[in-house]
Amino acid sequence: MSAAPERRHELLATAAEVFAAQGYDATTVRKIADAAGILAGSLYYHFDSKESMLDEILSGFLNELWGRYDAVLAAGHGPTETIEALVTESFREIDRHRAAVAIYQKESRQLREQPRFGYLDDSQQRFERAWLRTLERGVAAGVFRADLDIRLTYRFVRDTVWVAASWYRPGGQHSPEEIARQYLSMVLEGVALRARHDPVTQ
Amino acid sequence: MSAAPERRHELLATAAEVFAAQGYDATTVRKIADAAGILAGSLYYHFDSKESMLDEILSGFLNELWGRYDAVLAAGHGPTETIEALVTESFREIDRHRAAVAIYQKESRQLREQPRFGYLDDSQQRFERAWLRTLERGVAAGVFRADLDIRLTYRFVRDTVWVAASWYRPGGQHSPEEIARQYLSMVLEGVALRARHDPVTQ
Amino acid sequence: MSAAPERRHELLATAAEVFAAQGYDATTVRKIADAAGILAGSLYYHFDSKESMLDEILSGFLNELWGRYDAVLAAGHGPTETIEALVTESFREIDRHRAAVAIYQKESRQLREQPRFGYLDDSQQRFERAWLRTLERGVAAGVFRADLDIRLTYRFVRDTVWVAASWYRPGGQHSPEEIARQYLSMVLEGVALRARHDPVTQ
Amino acid sequence: MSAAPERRHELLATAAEVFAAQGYDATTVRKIADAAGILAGSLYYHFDSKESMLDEILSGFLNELWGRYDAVLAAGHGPTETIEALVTESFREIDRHRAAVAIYQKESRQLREQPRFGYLDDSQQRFERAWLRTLERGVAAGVFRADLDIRLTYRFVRDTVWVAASWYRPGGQHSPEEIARQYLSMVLEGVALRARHDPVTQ
DNA sequence: CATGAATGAGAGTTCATTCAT
DNA sequence: AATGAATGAACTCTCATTCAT
Repeated sequence: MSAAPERRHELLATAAEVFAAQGYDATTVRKIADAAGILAGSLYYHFDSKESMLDEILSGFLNELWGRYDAVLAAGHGPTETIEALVTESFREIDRHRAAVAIYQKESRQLREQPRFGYLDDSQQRFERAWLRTLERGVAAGVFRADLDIRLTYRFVRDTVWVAASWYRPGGQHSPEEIARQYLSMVLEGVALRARHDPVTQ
Repeated sequence: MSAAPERRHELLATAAEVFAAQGYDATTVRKIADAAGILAGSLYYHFDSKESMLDEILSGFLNELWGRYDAVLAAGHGPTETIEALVTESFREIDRHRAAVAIYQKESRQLREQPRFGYLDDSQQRFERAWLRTLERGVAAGVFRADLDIRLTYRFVRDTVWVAASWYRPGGQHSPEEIARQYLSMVLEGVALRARHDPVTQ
Repeated sequence: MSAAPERRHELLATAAEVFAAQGYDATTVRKIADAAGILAGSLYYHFDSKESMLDEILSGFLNELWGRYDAVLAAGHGPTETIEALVTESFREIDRHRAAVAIYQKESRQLREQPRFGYLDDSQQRFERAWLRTLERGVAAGVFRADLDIRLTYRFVRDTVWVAASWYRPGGQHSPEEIARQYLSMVLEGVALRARHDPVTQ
Repeated sequence: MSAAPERRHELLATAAEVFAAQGYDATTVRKIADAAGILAGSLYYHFDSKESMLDEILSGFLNELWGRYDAVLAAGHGPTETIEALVTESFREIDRHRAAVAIYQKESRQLREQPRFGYLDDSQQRFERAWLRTLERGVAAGVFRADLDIRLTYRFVRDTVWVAASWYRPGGQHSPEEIARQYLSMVLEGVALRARHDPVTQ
């Protein structure tokens, strides 16, 4: 039932690609098997079920992501640097595991309700706490605006980053770091020209 | 096949609610019928198929949306006002047809590929052209930043607005206009404090 | 439930047309209703069921047919004249009730097995007896060949006549009597030229 | 989708039997599966659809039939011998594939209208041309009567042969060759005793 | 007489999953 | 490791029929 871990990995990558392209429900195990060049039944030598493939893809992605996030959060940066680092790590993760991120984006709301995928909720809540705390620190430190509803701000930043997974294509003209830089610039400083606000400082 | 338009409307609203909550694929016609208090087969007196319900929901939403957008675009506003109006209309539409917007957000990428839903593509392209043109006018007029990749900016604003449909609940603490105002403020002016704009505090 | 007999008749004629064109199973009551310009449910004011329409069509046809056949059989003709009269009446019936005959041809084998349509079997057996007796009389009288299996001959003649309902179109270039004449000529005298049978002309 | 050809063959034979006995429309895939001793869904491992089973049955039958017909037509026989050979091959085919022939007889008129079954039309037309040409040759050669409408004659012979599939049971008291012989005798020489036509030759 | 809306049974089909080989 | 064949539950959809209006 387990077998060589490399084969699992290949099959999982294939499955993730198909899930991301067609949606989890619309993906039949036969499509995955076709893409892998084997028959549908043969997948069950490697995995318990279609759902367990999804599980492995998502938990693998979240484990890796939290490894990076935890490093950032433990580094003791100031709020702006923390946010910059979190956003940059997020875009890097999108670059590395685009399929998994796209699946997460699309399916997590439904999945969350099943006990098996309860960890999606946990992750979501840790994520929210980390962001809210960082934003609050930024407001307290006078580097973020105080006039905004902080939950709205959180959602704004969160969505803004992750939705990118739905259109991002690795190997495109912008590196993840470059995209992160521009996104951060928009998020932090806005799209409007600042010049007119303070011509003197320019 | 057509029948009294009121009943259709009720059933369509019910279907939209279920589609939005569970996803189109995961929604069985039985669930829709249960939610409407009739039997699954009875839906087929009113509609040709599950797909045609989806079609009617999405095209109805887009038609209404474009009615508003066209009015805004024809009004001859400057770029900032145009963007403010478009964003505000978008949040109003989310308020009025949350379910339809959520379905659109979640399913349109897959649907687009079917000929029947080709209008989703058309709409998407009109949308993109309208935004890009407005952003370019703003850059030319010196009210928007010129240092950003304009397509990135477009995606940023577009996603930022529509993803809200996934968490927005009508009748919540913020009116659509209030949410639009805060989103616009974040998008245009950024999340960072403009402290440096105030020469005194520097 | 009964109502004006003329309306029944119209509807029955419409139903027969559709049954003949599409087959009984493939005909939905909705198609019949469409052809009659009313809604499907409305047919049930006139008839108990789809099956009872079929029943009325077939029994009406057989009653009329047997009225003619009985007259022929009671007339005391010789075997050749009897066969000529039966075949001619058959083609006349095809001319008058083409749809009913076509339905009978196509559906009676299956229908026969249901108790409700047991009369199809009875009719079939009376038919067979009448034909076999006439053929036997002809053999005995020395006007029909004695070297043929009489049941094969019966089937040959029977099929030969009734299958015509599947291609016959009333108002075509041949009258039913003309078609009967030619069929009889083929059946009785054969397709081969008799010339060679006459040693003198050889 | 294709699988071991033997299993397909068995299942196809089973399906043909049921189609012939109950009619295509009245045959449910569950009935076929029951007859084959498997579950309905399992049929879809071997075939795409109920319709594709029908298709395979009919096209298989026509392919085989035309193999024989073409051999006959290419042999350069005279008209009488050609007709004798065609009729004999037809009865042999009825003997070999009774179910397929019965299905063809009953369903082809409706099926013909669907593009997928257009080959039924093609076959029908080739068949008609071959027969008409042979009959014309016979008339020209003075072996067939010239006083008959040749299309009527064609239909007469055609129907006469194929309808036999509806009552023929393989393994009965007459071999296909014997049935062919008697049919040919009736068709060519008629049912009436020739004696009276030419008393001198007796 | 006819409509409009619904019922409920059953149709063809799909699909995750199992298992002997 | 993989195949080939099957299972069984669920799905979308159809249709004869009912009935209040």
